[in-house]
Amino acid sequence: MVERQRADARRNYERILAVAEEEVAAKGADASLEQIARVAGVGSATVRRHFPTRRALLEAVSQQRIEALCARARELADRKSNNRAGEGRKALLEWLGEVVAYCVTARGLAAALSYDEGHDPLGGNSCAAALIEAGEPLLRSAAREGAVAPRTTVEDLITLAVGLALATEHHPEPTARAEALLALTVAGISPERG
Amino acid sequence: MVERQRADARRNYERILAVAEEEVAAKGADASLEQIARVAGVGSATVRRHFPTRRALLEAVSQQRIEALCARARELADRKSNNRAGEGRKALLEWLGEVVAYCVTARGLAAALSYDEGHDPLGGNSCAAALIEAGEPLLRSAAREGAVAPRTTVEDLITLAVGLALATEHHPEPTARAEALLALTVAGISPERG
DNA sequence: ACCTGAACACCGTTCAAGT
DNA sequence: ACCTGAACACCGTTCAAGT
Repeated sequence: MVERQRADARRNYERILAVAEEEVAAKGADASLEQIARVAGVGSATVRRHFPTRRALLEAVSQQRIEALCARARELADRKSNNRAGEGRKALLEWLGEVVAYCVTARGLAAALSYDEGHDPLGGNSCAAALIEAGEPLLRSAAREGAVAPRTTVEDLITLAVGLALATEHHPEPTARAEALLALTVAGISPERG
Repeated sequence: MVERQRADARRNYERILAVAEEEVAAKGADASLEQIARVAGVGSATVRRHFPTRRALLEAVSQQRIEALCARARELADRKSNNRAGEGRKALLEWLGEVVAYCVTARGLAAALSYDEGHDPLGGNSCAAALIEAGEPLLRSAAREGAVAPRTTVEDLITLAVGLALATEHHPEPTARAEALLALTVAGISPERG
């Protein structure tokens, strides 16, 4: 769908995306689209053509990080070759920690990963979909060890990560706060004692 | 601080608050302050005098629900008179469930309870402070039973509740989703097996 | 096919002028 | 002491006119 694009359109797309990355990094998910257009030297209507919704822009801006997290998931899934007990759990939790850290650090990412009520038949957004797919093997390994409840989904984990990022956004030390809360969530506020 | 107020100022305050409740219920935390002023029949500058920040308005709008949750906490804390084992845990979790349900249902409440980076010496906002104080006895009872980790704070629980509400805001069935995720959080994603 | 520029309706902030 | 009205700078959306 990027094929056969006119050179100037392509150029504009790249420029807008580059500016958007800076603006979102500076101002967060609410960065001004108008400002982005201004700095990129295009009309706001042009921004809108390339990115019809704010969310589309945020997803594009976040794409590299999401790909990095997907790659990391695959890496961790492969690495557990030695099959020691508890290795699957460890890998899953390490990945989840990185997802949370990214969501807290990379402004706009949590918003891009938030559930989108768009009428997408699968009920998810394409952006989170890749991450969910990449995390699946990690979750399954951990579940096979009995380390996570059988009905847990990767989407649950992502939603929790997004929630932690959003809730700690205005704290003085968001990363530390989010990590502490993740630890609490992993261990359970009050797990059944068997 | 509400004493010796001129009658018209008092009337305006009440009107603005009443309108704000409707608008926030309809549009959420991002409701238009201008629109609220219009419906209330006052200038936007008047709204600003009574509620200097959006947050102040959201806190005022949420006050009744917060008081209800505080009352509920006291009620649950008193009720566990029969001191049966696990009673403290049960009370805490029931309350936490209600906090989450309120945050999901009552638009603007999650925003009002979010951490405020204002230079408030205690590091919290006055709105959440009441809720934290009210929840303290419940948490302590549960902790005394060994049902929650000793270093857990009520603020942790509130922040988690806010996070769940924010993360599920755009889901088709926010309440069900938030409840499911709360259950997962209470049980733990992957508790240590002792 | 793609872009621009302008018009539109909206927003929150600020302040001088009123009573 | 409190309010109003207006001015300001900003926002996102839309569309007719350009190349």
